[in-house]
Order: sequence, then structure tokens, then C-alpha cells
Amino acid sequence: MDFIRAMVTKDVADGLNGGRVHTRFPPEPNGYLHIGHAKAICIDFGTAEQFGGRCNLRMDDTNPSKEEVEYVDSIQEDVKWLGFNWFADVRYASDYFDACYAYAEALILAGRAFVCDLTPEQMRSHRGTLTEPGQESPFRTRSIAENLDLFRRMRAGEFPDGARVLRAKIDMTSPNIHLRDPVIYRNLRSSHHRTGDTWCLYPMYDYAHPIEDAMEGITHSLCTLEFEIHRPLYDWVLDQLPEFFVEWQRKTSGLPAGTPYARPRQTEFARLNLTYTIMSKRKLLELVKRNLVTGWNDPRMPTLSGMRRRGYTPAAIRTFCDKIGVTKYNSLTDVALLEHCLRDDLNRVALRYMAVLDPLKVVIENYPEGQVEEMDAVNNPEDAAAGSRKVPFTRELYVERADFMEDPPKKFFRLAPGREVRLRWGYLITCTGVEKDAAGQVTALRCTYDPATRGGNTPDGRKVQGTLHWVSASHGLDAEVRLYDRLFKVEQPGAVDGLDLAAELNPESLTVITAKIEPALAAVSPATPLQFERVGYFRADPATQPGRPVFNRTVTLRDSWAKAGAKKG
RNA sequence: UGCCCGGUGGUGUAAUGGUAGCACAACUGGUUUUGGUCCAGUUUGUCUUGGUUCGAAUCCAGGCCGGGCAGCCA
Repeated sequence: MDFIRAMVTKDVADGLNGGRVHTRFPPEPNGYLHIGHAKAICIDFGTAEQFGGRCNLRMDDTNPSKEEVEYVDSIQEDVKWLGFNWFADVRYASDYFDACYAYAEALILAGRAFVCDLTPEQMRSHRGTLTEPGQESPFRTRSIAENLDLFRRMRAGEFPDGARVLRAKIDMTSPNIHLRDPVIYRNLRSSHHRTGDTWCLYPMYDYAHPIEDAMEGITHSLCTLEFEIHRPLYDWVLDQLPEFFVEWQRKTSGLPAGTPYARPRQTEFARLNLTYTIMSKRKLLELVKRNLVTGWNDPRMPTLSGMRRRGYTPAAIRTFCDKIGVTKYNSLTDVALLEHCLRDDLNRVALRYMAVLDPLKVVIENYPEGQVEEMDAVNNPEDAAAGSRKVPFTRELYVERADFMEDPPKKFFRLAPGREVRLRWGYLITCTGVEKDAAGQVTALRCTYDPATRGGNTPDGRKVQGTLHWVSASHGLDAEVRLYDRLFKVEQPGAVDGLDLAAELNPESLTVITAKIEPALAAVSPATPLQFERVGYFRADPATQPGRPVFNRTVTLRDSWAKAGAKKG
């Protein structure tokens, strides 16, 4: 059990908050959710779920200059896609702007906040350094009446942005810089996606967040490690005039009448880092803005929308989040674990089809011209309920170019002159000849088939080492296939300050090819996980159209043959 | 050289004073109409130095190493 579940278990056992567990997932709508958020979502919603509690989805929208409704919408879609349900309606920090403002006036009245006229530069110099204490602002001693008047005029829009701020009066000598009279309100002329131009000043995160949590009756406020040092300020806000929150929580939490007041408590865990992946929203936005990818939902992006389009399943992501655990240790998780969880789920659910990515023609000389046989093919060997389908077999077929070698090494179990292989669900064939063009490039294979081996069976019990996938030349269809590989070629992209992200991109992160697919593949929906046998897992792209199919490669199959080859080479 | 938080195989994570376990990765072998899946196995670890204790990954102290913090961002 991880330390958060241990803590909550104890809290429940101690009867804290009447045994109630209420968490929240509070993204800022300034970008799309990514796999790192999935971890937080699984912790926030998962903890509530496990203890029979609730979890709110709350947009932390206190900085309108960065936030957009497009993001608000995508966040909800992604959380739903992962399979989580939030309590009641989506919440917004902006729902509580009135309360934040009222509490600020109360703090002023209590002598615990003051309006400061220092410029940002002056404030920085007064703040001190990591090793030296700060200096008190000359405005710190303003009278309560003057502070109240000035703050109200800030709200009325009498001062330009940056002229004045409201600061908490705490301790300029604190070793924790966040306690050195932090700014809690600033003027910001920016139209808000929900409140429009009602406000020209907005609360800061450190001030607003504990209020938001208290307003919603949150018991456990779980967040990432970088907020650990902010916790004393979180506590300070809640503890100044605690009586204010009791009534507010009753009115805004949406909880049943009589629910006792809960004072939220913040606990921090380490965020997810993944090899070959960037998790910073700022850098992901940069990729989008510079057109280094096609958008937030580019299948190479670690965003949930990109992964969804690529063919990731919610189950795979949730299993992954479960396996990585929850600690305070700053770790770097191998992306191979994510891919393992993906393959594990896909192996169970993906429907098998045959598609030839790099076609090489095969002519079966003793197979009647014009004959078509409908072969039975199993849709999913891991799931009998998935049934079977028909695949047309004809005299001319395509096989994978890499499945033939003219002069193969001993352990090559595929096609070569004189060698026999099985065509999956088809027949056993033996290569009898090779056709080449003037340049010596192989253009076609001549083969013979054994009519006694229909379906790929060997009635005489003989062993065949290789089984190849294939597509009928006359029935196969062309399809665009997008072969995705990792977006970055370095294990820790973005780790070097000042280095251009573009320099770390994998130039082979996308290869577009035209493949030959079996006819049944023309009709599959983007909702269906697919396996192209012996090749990998694929997903129809949402942009796929009748007559113009497009497939995205989700992930390759494990390939111990390729691995053996790579080792020698 | 201030404050806060961390250090368990290559990676991630269990063990909360009592046999260092699991997963991924890697490597062997077996099965197989996907060189997939599955099965069996192998390799590899408690940062360090003291202390407490019958017994320490766990508790205490020092050291070393890593991360975070000086936005009117979240």
C-alpha cells in the first residue's frame, strides 16, 4: 500500500471528518491533459473510489490570460475517457471569486493583509534571497481603513495592472520564501472564459486553492511535490479566520445537509517522469505552436487525446498508473512499462487481421487461375467469443518483403528458394523460383502449394517453422498506414536548459506508407483495437473514410527475431 | 552553501523492528498455425559511517548524493 492510501486508511479509522473521503482533481485549463495527469487522476479519483468517497473535477481558472474553453472541454472528455466520474457538476475556481474576495477583505479587517505599491522589481529586491531574509515593505504598516479603501479601488479598476497588489502579512524573515508576505491578489485585465469582464483582479493560486478546497468540502487535497513548500501558506490561509469557511462549505460543497465541516489537508506525491517523453505543458504547447507535431492530439504526443488516437486503451493507462505506484521519490519510469501494459491489454482485446506493409508478389503456379477460396481465420486466439471471418485466397498474393531471403541464415524460418512455409489460415507453399528486374531487385516469387494443407494444417504431421501473413493480390486494398515511433530520440528530452527541443526529436517518429490490407479491414471503426498479425497493434484513424482507410500504428509486437538480428549487427 | 523533501537490483515499487518480495527490462530454455501470447528458469539491490537492539531497509546521529523553493504562473 502506498503512503497516501495508508494515510487515508488511518484517517478513516480515526473517524476524521466522520470517515468521509473527498478529493479533487484541479487542472488549470491551459493545455491538454497528458499521461502525467493520468497518474494524478488515478490517484485523486482512485483514492476516493477505494474509500467510498467522492472526487470533484475542478478547473483551476485563476489566470484568464492563459486559459481557454477548448482546454476545459478536452479535460472533461479525457477524464471521462479514462473511466472516472466526478461528483456533481464540474467545478471552477471562478465559482468562488466572490468568496475569495470577501475573505480578502476580512483578512484586511483583521490586519493580516495589506495593499502594497512596490513595483515588481522592488518587491523582488525586498524579498531577500534563499539565504538572506527579506525586508518589510514600506506599505506594510498602512492603516486598515486605507488598505480596505485601496483594495476596493483595485477591484473597481482604478489602478493599472501591476501598480498595486494585495499581500498577506506573514513574515519577511521566514526561511520559506513563500511566507515572505506573498501576493494574494493582483490586477489583471484579461477577459475570463467564464466570468467575462466582471473582475479586473484575480486571486493567486496559493491563496485561492485552499479556499477552493474548503468551499467544496475536500478532505484530502492531493498534489505534486513542487507544492510541498507551499503547504505552510495553504495552512495559513485556512487557519486565519477559520469560522468563515464553515458556513461557506455548507452552502457550496453540494454535500448532504448536516455534513460536518472538513478542514482540507494537503499531501504531496511525486509527478510522473517517463523516458523519451516530455511532460511539461509549456513544452508540449511549444511543439504544437511550432508545428513540430500536428496538434495536441498528434498520435506521437503523450497527451491523452494523442494516445487515444494512437490506439491506447484507458485500461492500459490505468493499469500502468497502478503499477508505477505512489511515492515522494523523484523517479524516471521506463516507457517500456507503459508499452508492456498497452500490449498486455491489446493482446486480450485486439481483433486480428492481415496486412502487408511492404508487399512482395507471390504467384502460386499450381493454383488454378481465377479460383477464390474463402478461408476461415480466427479473429482473436485469446478470445473465442470474437469469432472468425473469411479471407479470400487466390493464385496471386502479397507477402512481406522481409519474409523472403535469397540466401538466408540457418535460423531464418521464412521463405527462401526451396523452403516451405505456412500461409496463415491458407496453405503451405514452397518457393520454386525468383523473378528479378534489370537491377537485380526481387520483383516476385514463384511458389507451389500443397492442396492437402488447406487452412494451414499438415495432415501428415510435418513441422513447418514459419507462418507468414499475406493478402490476396486481387482482393487486397490499399491503405495509408502511419508508422509511429517515439517522438524523441533522447532518453530525457528537455533536460538540458536552452537546448532546442527540435534538436532532440526523432526524425523517424513518423513514416507513412501504403500497405495492402485484407478486405475485412476496410470497414473497421476507430473504436476497434486491431492487431495486424506478426506486425503490431493498429487503430483506424478518426479521419479514416470509406474507400480511403488510414491506420495508426499503436505499438509494434515484441519481436525477438529483430532483436536477435540487432544484437549481431 | 538557508529552508523543505528524498535515496531498496538497469528501471519502478513492496517489506513500517523479525526469511529483502513483486513487476518491467535483460538473458536461457519449453510450447505454439503470429519469431506474438503463454510457461519454466537465470542475472542483478537496502547511499555511507557510527549508534540503539537478541535482531535495523525500517529507529537515532553525522556524512554523501539527488530534487524543489527567490512569478503580480499554476
